[in-house]
Amino acid sequence: MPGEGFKALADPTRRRILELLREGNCTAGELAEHFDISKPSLSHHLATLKNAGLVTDERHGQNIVYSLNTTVMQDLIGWFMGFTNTECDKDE
Amino acid sequence: MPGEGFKALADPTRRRILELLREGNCTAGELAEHFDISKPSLSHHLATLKNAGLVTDERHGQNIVYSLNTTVMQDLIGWFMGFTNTECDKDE
DNA sequence: TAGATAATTAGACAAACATCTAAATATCGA
DNA sequence: TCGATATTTAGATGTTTGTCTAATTATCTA
Repeated sequence: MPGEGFKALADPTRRRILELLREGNCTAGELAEHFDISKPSLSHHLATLKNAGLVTDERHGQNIVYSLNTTVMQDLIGWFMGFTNTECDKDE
Repeated sequence: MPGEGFKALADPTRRRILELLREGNCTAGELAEHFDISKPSLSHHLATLKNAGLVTDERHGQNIVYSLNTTVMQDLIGWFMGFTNTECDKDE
C-alpha cells in the first residue's frame, strides 16, 4: 500500500519539499521560492505528495498552507525497519 | 546522494526483490520464479538495484547470486530518521 | 464590484521508464 | 568441442513523468 509514497519520494524536488516542511509549515508560494521551476510544476509536485498522503493542505485566505503528514512517513519508515536486523540469515 | 536509491525503490517489483533478498541471497533465476515478467525485464530491475548500490552480485558458476547491500539501505533509513522527531516546531 | 494576488487546472511535449522478443555471452558437462 | 543452461545486452514500443505556458478558480481589498 505504501507504493504511492515510494513513488512520490523518487523525485529530488519532492524530497526537498518534505525537508523544507520538516522545518515548519509553508504556503505553496513560500515553497516555490526555494526552487527554480515554475509554480504550476511545483503545484503538481505538491499534488503528488498530497495524493501519496505525505502532506496535507489547508487554505488560509489566499494562501494554501502545506504540512507534513508524519503518520504516512512513519509507515514508510516501518518498511525500512524490516531491513535493519538481517544479521541472522546471511549465508555469504 | 541517495537519489538513485529512492528512484530504485519507486518500483514495486524492485521493492519485492529487496524483500526476497532480505530472506537470503538468491540467483537471478530463483528471483525470476517469483515474478510474472520476462527474465530480461527482471535482469533490468536487478541492474537498476545494483546501480543504486542496493544489491551486489557475484557469479557462482552458471549462476549469478544477488545479495542485499545493507549499508546503502542504512543510508536511506538515515534520511527517514530525520523525520521521526519533528514534534518541536509544529505550529498548527 | 473591479483589480490584484495566490494557487491550481488544462493541454502539450520531450525525456525517462518498464516491458517485450531476439540475439549475445558465459559456464558447465558429456 | 558441442549442446544445454543461466543470464545479460540490444533494440523497439507504449506508458508515465516532469516541465512549460496559458487559462481558470478563489480570495482579498479598495
